[in-house]
Amino acid sequence: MKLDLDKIDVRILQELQQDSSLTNQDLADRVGLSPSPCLRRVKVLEESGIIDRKVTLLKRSELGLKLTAYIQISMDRHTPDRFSVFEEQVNSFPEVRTCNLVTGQNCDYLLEVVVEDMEDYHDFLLGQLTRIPGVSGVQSSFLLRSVKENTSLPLGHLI
Amino acid sequence: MKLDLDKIDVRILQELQQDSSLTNQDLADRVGLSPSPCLRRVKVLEESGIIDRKVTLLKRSELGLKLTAYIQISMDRHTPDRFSVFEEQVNSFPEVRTCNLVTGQNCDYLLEVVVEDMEDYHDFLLGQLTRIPGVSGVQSSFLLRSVKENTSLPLGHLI
DNA sequence: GGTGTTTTTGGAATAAAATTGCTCAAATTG
DNA sequence: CAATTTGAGCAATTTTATTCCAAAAACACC
Repeated sequence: MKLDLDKIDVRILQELQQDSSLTNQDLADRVGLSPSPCLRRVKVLEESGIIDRKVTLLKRSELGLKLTAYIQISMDRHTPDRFSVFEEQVNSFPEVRTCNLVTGQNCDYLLEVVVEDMEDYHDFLLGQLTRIPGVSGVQSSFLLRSVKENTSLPLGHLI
Repeated sequence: MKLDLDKIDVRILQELQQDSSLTNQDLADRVGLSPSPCLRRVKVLEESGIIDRKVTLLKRSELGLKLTAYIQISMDRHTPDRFSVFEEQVNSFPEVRTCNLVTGQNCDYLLEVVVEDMEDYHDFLLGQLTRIPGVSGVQSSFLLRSVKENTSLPLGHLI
């Protein structure tokens, strides 16, 4: 479903990307509409499939999750079976926030993993991740400081 | 502010992480409470600082954003000035969704960048990113397939 | 340039949901 | 075992979302 979005639609999407808890009233004010046409546009956007879902983001520091790791994983063989087993396992681990299959000579998968501390990470790595058949190379980087943490997608190209 | 969360609190957080558009009524049903104590707990959680913010996630495919790149960046010198200039620039680029300073011998920053296509990526890389003073090494990987895209944090350690 | 048509908006009325206050029950503590 | 604290449920109030209809704006065609 291809929508043609005007400036107001894009502004609505930008506002909602930043804060989904806005009331329709507030959203309408920000984009310069009255509540009823604003709500109508939001509904159209939701039904069009552009909007995926709304989520609540928690603060890891408040939850005692002090270690975030970025892991590059290489597989020994690039067979469908290797991949599907790995992906099924990864999906079952709550510590894994994201897992992406990527191009590149160095690795096959990029993972973001969140745990309490280095001990937990050690346990996760040796007890879970490297146990999955086919995992041949693992290289970890650890988050020192988050510079930009943005869930928004760029929309400038639409206008 | 250190909260001690019980099972119900954790279940509330888990539900809200998945879907922040739940009505209080629905949320109450899912965690086995009546609406008013449920709402009261949500308010306490919001005021405690555990909840960061609520956002709307959009579908990149529907927006014509067909290329996601993961970039490893190395800096020539590790001086505060180099870092602050780089981070300021990166924050101003809408294409950059995340930027994290990490440990590791290979690189200093990990970035996730979303653009329309390879041509835009080329323009971004040569026109914006590598123009920043101090950027000495850039290595790109491109998303082939997203295996797990989860904004939820693990909460299992709380109970 | 005017006129009819379509689309979009704004405002009021209605419905739904959140929010608050109160009472009761259960658990905890002295 | 009684007193206190904590949480649950119910009902009333307020806020917010939703719907409907008339008016305005944009558009196309003559």
